[in-house]
Amino acid sequence: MPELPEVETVRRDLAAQLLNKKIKSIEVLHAGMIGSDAGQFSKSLGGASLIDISRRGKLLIFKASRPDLFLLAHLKMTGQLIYLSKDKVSIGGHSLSSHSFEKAVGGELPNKHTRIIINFNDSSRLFFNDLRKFGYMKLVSSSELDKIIARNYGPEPLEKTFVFKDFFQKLQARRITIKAALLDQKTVAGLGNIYVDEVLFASGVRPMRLASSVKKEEAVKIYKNIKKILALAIKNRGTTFSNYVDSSGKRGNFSQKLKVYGKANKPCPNCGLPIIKTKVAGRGTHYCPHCQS
DNA sequence: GTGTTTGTTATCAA
DNA sequence: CTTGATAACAAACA
Repeated sequence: MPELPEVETVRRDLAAQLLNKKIKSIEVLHAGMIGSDAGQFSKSLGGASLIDISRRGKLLIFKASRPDLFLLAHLKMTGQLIYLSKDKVSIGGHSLSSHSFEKAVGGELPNKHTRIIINFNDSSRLFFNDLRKFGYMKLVSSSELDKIIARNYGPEPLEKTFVFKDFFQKLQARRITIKAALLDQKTVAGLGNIYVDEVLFASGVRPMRLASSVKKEEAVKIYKNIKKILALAIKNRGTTFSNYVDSSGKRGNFSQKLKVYGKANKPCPNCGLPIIKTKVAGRGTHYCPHCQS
């Protein structure tokens, strides 16, 4: 499940690799993954290059070298963006440099989950794989992009726009669980199921508590832990739980640092009591009955 | 065949 | 009008 740290890792890696490379061709293997007609999509991007990559929450934003053209990419639950430069393309499937990649992805690309391929002039390729086809790529203008961001996204947790006072006010105004409030991208952008559970554990707050019942001191802890845990997860190149891999096909290291997510019935790292797994906001939810109140 | 996995949106109810 | 709860989406696995 790519959340902010995973998407940010992909963004940084891709920015270091493919910026300003001319797009030779585009292969749309599954038309449902793009908003527009495949021919139009290819025509709009073909011959252009991607000159900047930014991110809003879990949304990747590629700026194209054409006036007023942006390529949006959302990985949703099982999307992968994998970039192979020409020296990493394995010939016959046995080149040394592709070994770790193949181990992580499970074979050569494209595979049966490859939905879109962007071919660059220097023979490098960007593969958009998505087992469950929830993800998408979409071409938009800057005004469309602004609208999408304004409608769907609250502040970026690692930027100055994430202000405690506003955050606390939002929590107080909501009569939903604190978990649901943190999953809402308008409260703060980029948290998903894994990091919400981790943040609430670190903050000592039970996920099923009403958001409006969270005291100021608790909200301070949640606010600080959002920043701390996301930053640490980025440092560790994200969490691989199901099938997330970075743009080189490698797994994230933060998986080893998870304290409650996926730890049902395992001892709490603080007190040793078994971690409880239940359902909150329609999602699998993990917490310690002793350390979180 | 059943239940589970989750990011986001559509849909419905209050 | 707003707010919130839930189903739906799609594919794979236990």
